[in-house]
Amino acid sequence: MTTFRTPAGEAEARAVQDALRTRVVLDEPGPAPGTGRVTGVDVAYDDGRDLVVAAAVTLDAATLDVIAESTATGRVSFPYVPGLLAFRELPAVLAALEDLPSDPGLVVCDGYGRAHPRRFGLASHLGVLTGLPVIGVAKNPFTFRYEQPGPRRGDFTPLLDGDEEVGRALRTQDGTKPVFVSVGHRTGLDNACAQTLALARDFRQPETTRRADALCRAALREAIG
DNA sequence: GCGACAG
DNA sequence: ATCTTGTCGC
Repeated sequence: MTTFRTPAGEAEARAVQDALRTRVVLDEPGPAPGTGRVTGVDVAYDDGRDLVVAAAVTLDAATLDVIAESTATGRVSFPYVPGLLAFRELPAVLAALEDLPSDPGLVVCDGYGRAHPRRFGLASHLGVLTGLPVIGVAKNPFTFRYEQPGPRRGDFTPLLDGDEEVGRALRTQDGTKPVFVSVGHRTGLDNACAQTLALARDFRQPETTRRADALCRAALREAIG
């Protein structure tokens, strides 16, 4: 069981990120695409009712069939602040992950890992706390710069913070907007992109994210009525 | 100081 | 993230 302490404020949250970033492991390639299990996590909110619901959905990486799923409901404990998303999402996400009956395998989350002002986005934070291999697949480029990748599935360009490649803009389907892939923990960038392509076989977003998104939304509606 | 800014 | 109808396209 992983414990999580919510920081008292933004300054403390940034200090936590600076302290934990030294524990990120970047020299492992990560699991091969199409093998083992892969788990998507996502969160839905109702700020008015102070409600947060996280979902974790585990798929067979070869078939993309659902193997297991879980949800966790909680209270909103941190506001949305760009750069501090992890503190808002992690408590519920950790609870959902811990409720899974089997090993999650590779974890895919909405948002960034290394592509972060302090190189410690949600995917990196989740990886350090759980020890699991994690990648981040975001729908927006945040503050980073990139050139438009080619039009075909698989085309990509570097996502840049200055002249440092912190992730990639990756086209997962012909003629759709790219997604933004970055390494979280215990995974390489080439492999993170290969994993993303394997999971985004039929749609722009990885199947893991689509399943987790649908599940946490349904669970939130259920919790409201 | 102002704007931009993963979800 | 979330508030939200119809509508264009495969």
